[in-house]
Amino acid sequence: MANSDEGQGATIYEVAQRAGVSIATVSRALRNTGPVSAGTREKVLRAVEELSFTPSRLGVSLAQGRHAANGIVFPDLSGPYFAEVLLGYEEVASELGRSVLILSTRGRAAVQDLVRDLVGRVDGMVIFGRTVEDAVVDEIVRSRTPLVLLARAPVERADAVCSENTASAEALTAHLLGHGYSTFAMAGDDDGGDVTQRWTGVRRVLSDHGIRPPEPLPCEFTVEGGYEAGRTLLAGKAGKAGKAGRAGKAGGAGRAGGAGRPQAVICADDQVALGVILAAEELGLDVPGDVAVTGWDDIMAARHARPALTTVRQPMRLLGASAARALDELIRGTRTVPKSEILPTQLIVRSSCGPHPLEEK
Amino acid sequence: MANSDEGQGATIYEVAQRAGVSIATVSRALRNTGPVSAGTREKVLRAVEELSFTPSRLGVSLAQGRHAANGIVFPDLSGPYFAEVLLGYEEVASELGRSVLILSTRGRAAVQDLVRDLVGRVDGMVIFGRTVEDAVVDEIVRSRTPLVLLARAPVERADAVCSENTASAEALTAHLLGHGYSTFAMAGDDDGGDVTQRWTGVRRVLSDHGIRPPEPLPCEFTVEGGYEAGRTLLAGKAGKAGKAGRAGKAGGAGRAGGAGRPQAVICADDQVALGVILAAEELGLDVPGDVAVTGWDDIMAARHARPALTTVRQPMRLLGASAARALDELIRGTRTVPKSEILPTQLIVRSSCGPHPLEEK
DNA sequence: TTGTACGCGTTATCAA
DNA sequence: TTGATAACGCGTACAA
Repeated sequence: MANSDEGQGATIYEVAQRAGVSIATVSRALRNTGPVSAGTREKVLRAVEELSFTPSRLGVSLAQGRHAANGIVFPDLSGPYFAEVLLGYEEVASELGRSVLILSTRGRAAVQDLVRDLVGRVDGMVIFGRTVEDAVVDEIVRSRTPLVLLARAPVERADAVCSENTASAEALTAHLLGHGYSTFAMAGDDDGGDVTQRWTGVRRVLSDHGIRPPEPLPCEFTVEGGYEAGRTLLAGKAGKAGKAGRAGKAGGAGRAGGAGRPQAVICADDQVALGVILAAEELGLDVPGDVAVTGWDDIMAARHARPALTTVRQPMRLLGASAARALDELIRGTRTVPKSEILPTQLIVRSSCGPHPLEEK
Repeated sequence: MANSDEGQGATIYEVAQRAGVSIATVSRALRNTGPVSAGTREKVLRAVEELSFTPSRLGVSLAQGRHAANGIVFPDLSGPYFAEVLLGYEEVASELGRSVLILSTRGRAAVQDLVRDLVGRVDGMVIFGRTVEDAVVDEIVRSRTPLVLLARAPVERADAVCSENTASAEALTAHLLGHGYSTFAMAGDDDGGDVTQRWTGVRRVLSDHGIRPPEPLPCEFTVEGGYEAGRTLLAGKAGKAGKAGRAGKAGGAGRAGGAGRPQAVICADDQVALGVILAAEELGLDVPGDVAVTGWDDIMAARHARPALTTVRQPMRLLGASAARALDELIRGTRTVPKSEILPTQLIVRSSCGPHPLEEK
């Protein structure tokens, strides 16, 4: 009866009493932080066992002045991208002995307060993309909380981890030009982060080839969002809004594919691309025969889609893992100068961008 | 200069000193937990502002004896299912003023220790499916840590939340029988949880109609896993292993679709079903013309797949949200008797199971 | 209305 | 080798 009550809240004092020693000795015996005679250790361990004592995390943290926990704030988990990054992060953090606290900002009103609370619970933070305002980032930096920015423009005194965007966007665009396409659309609005960098690369290459870059069509970064965008971009008419209309008129060789329909749709990510392909099929268009489509990320569905998606592979797991490692260095003080890490990406050419002799390994 | 050093570690003592009051008054002023004169409050708030004081979470938690945090342990985040549940959980937990600590068990060796550590950091736990052994669950229950089992068989003195499986599996199977199919395959091994319940329903209905239920073909619950399973199940020959061979021979009217190829493949979840469809296409089989395929969960891709997937909709967000609410009741002591909640599911008939006059709303 | 003092559960310092 | 005791930062009876 008493037995079933044990095992929940034994303190170090009870252990000490039961073992007939002081709490200092118990602590030393458990943490190997000082000399303890064999016999005493034996007694202590027995008492620990009998009481099934586990040191209170709060007590340990308070005394050590550390949480042994990291936080991460991300926008959403819909789609494989954030989930993969989160998994990579949690895995490494766990290896390094740190728990992970999460905060999703999707549809949250008082993000600032939630982030502040989170900061108070951890030894270091990862902030994903543009989930919080610059002011909050500044606040965290000033609080001397180790901070890693993930896929977000670097700031002073914080680490940054992201994957390469602009150069691979240029390579992607050049590849499409190599297919002979001359009219383009971009699906997915600037986000001030990764996507903006991608569009920068696309725009640069198009401009260099005398093609006026189109305005990106805003859409949610989901399959459904891509589907909506696809319906708009690929409809028989030249889009519905003024913006699309003008783009069709002002763009490069705009008449090649019919009334303003682009020959290639460059999508902000794979999910959007999958949505665009669905829309194309529904409109009776062949991909890539009537319109080429490209994605970004190389999620698993990209390989299995029909047609298989030409995309840019992003090391999602590694992004999370790298952030966890960088944060660990910052927390332990192994490194004091901030670093900015850019992970390499890889152009993956499959069939959604058109016929070609190359084969994916 | 001194200014930039402030803002990180001010304690309640410094605030009290600056405001010329005692720490008790500071605490009262901040927490509205006792009478404080207007003037005094003013002084305190100013001092708080100047020092940008934030009460230490550790101090608060230690004094209050609560973490204001929940834990959740799940197997993986690949695929939308777990991610959606996690989002629903985090959202509600956050609304209820609790942080969320996560632990993924995928590929982890010392799960037990990680779970124990987690338990020490939270006021309550959610355990997803069969991520941890029964012994660990027992340990948590005995430690009097409020516990909610998610999609796992209930145990004494812990809550359980899951979605209805068996009845909807029966409905799904009956629907397939209505299409006239008589040879079946099941993709995805028993997991001792949800899937086992689904197979129970399938088996019951098949047996009731004089059809010997097939052995489920084990596979990973991913698109790739489903693809592998599909290649095995739909190959021209009657599978490769003895098991499949026997099933083809012993099953119902096994010759209808060729050398043992089933007329319908019932998949453990949507991802598996998508993989099976890919395999079918690659083998030149038409879905549902040559073989019907069904999934489970109704992830977003199920609606967008071609053919659109007949499946059973599971309220993923709600699963997480309900677990968070149940856990909250347990933690606050609002409810002391355990409850077992079964969320309703819904058969979603689309085109992957064959032609029919019904239309999805 | 305010202040004193204790408790929360550790770790770690310093004497013994 | 061991023990008494001071932090750690806060909440809150209880006394004033």
